[in-house]
Amino acid sequence: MSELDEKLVAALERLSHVMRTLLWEEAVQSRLSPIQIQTLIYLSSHPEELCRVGQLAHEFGLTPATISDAVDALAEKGLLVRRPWPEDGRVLTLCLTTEGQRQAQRLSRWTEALQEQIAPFPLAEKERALRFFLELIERLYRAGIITVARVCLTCRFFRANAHPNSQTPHHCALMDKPLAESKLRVDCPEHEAAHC
Amino acid sequence: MSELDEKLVAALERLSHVMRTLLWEEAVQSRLSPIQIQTLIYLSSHPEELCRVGQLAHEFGLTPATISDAVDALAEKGLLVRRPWPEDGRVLTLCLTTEGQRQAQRLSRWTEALQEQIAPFPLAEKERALRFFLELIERLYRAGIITVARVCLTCRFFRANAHPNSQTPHHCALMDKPLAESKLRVDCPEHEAAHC
DNA sequence: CCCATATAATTAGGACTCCTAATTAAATCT
DNA sequence: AGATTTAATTAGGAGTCCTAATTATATGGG
Repeated sequence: MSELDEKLVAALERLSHVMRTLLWEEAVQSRLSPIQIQTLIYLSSHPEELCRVGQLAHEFGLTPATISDAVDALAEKGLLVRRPWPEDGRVLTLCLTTEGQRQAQRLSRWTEALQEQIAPFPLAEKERALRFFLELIERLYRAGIITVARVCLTCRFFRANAHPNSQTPHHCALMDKPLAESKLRVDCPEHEAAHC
Repeated sequence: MSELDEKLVAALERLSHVMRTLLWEEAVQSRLSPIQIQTLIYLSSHPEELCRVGQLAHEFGLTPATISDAVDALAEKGLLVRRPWPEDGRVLTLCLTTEGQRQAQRLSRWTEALQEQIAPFPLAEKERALRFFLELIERLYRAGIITVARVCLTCRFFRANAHPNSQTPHHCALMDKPLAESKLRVDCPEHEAAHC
């Protein structure tokens, strides 16, 4: 437990606070709650079978009750509809309406201010930082602190360093394509957990 | 606005979520609210003149009303007292009681699980990551997205690269001491903003 | 086939978060 | 001295997030 580790944690705390603030500002502007915003964005970027109250709760680390509330609010605003799922009568999938998709599109830019400050860093530094983040997320996942990873490093289709000494050293067995360090995913929709 | 930037933001979002979760877990265990926990920790690590409702609000990006509520709760639990400030009759400083200090000590470990996962990284990688974080915080501060920085890079006492090619290239004019890259601070109590 | 159990989602009720607006009191400006 | 600014609190309201209870569907064993 070095001083350096403490500083890294403190820095992450700061950045975490920045994100909360940005999300809150977006919430005020758009007259949606933070959780409603995140729900819309999630729904617009995941396949229908993953768009369910229970799944959202699992992803966000909240209870189904909390998500159900937010979904209610979004349904009342006409941004999504609940649709029965043929394969299981207990399940309702959450589908964005056209207006919901339009909003989600706009909302997905809530991190823009942060992204603008990240953009000017040199490419090599950003790649190293991303690698650090991905490895950290992997560790947190394996330690059980995160329940959903969806990063390449924990995916059963991932082959680390399959093409050594190349610009694209890694490989995704699902897409059957070599991957550059900077192409490693943070939230892959096709991710399937390696059962290790 | 590259894909890489988006991934970095997404990764930060993930990590931000981890912090919220850890804080929430600590809150449940300790029967204090997240904001109460952060208040206690802040009070235990800052000088009395910075321990005021308005200052806390500024640091945390909340309204004084919100902080006042949390302070009320902490005062009722006997963890702090409000003390009149001789130099300004409107001001009340917030002082931890003995029990408050004891609790703050314990609570300051709420990030331990994250720190444990950071610890095993190679030193050089951690130093690079810290540098990246500090520069990002600096940029966010200069862009007005963060209102309080307290990192060396934005301090009027900081002399970047004053001792080139040394193990301790930077210099703090307040302590009058050379600083290694890994000694750069994230939340220095003596920090004074450079007026640039 | 049917009953017990498990799972998906919702509802109800409560503590806490966080805001805006209004109030009280002290400091500062003119 | 009177007007304005600043520090803090209070009151009231929308939203977060929980636990516990409820409804409905799926699944597995006798």
